[in-house]
Amino acid sequence: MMKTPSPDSIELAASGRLTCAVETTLDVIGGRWKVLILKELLDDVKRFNQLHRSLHGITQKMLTQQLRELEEDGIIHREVYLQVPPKVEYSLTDLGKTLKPVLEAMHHWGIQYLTARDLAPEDAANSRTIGTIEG
Amino acid sequence: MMKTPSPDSIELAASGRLTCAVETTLDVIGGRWKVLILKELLDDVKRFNQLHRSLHGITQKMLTQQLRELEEDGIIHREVYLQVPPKVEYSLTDLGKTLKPVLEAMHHWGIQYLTARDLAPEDAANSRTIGTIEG
DNA sequence: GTCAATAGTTTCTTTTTGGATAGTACCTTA
DNA sequence: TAAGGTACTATCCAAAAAGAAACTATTGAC
Repeated sequence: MMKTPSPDSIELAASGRLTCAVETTLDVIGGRWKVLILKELLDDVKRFNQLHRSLHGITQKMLTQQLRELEEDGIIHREVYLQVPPKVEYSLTDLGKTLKPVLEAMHHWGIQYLTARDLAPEDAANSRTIGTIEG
Repeated sequence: MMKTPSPDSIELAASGRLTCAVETTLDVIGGRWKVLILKELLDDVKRFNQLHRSLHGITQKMLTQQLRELEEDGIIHREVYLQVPPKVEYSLTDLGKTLKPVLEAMHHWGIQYLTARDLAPEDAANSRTIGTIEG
């Protein structure tokens, strides 16, 4: 397994050697829901149903599943309050907070991309899956 | 559809308003193969079979499919040489090159993450899907 | 006794994705 | 004449992911 993560080993990665840590990141935050969940938690702690209401279209099963995976990966913290009705709070861990620059970079590029595509309407018209984004 | 991408609208995104451009990015570079293809093309132009040989385990169908999607999204350029045997070269477009900071951020975080997890071996042991990364 | 609220779990079905395999087209080399 | 290289395309099938809907547990309020 990979070790020796020298500070700016991106050059090595670019040269084709070194395993691809980018995939690791994609593994952790990839998929349809995780970045949206992370976005919700960037500012503050949220409860299960708060998240459920914010993320339009997600099922309880999916939400639970994605939250569990993020928890397993050490990105979020799950705080259970033993009371009735139940109360569970989700928040970012310190590790989770380190994702902010990544999300920012992705957000920035996304905007750049949409802008670039908007300048070329004939291409933007038949772009594939942008429909899933919606405002 | 979203317009008015004010320069650092990440704060707005963090506040929960504004559509999520992060998803757009994930839409374009997400999935199992795209970042690996992009990594291959970061340095130089590559031919179909070069890519096929570099990306262990990918089928021709998948490679073709992913390349077409990246092309549709304006990330890569496909240059066909009318000669026999056929020759097709793939390279990053200018837009594609702007992905570099994103890939770097993701690469950097991936390393950070792996390091953090390695410091906690009991967690690293049962991490879910890191197996797909391999060197 | 039953309703509501919260945070899930379970089951079943559908959709998406991925892979194996074979075929196409063209020319060159043996 | 047959094989080989290149860059695909087409078809079928299996597996994985996602979604819909119903069910569970708990307890205080009515």
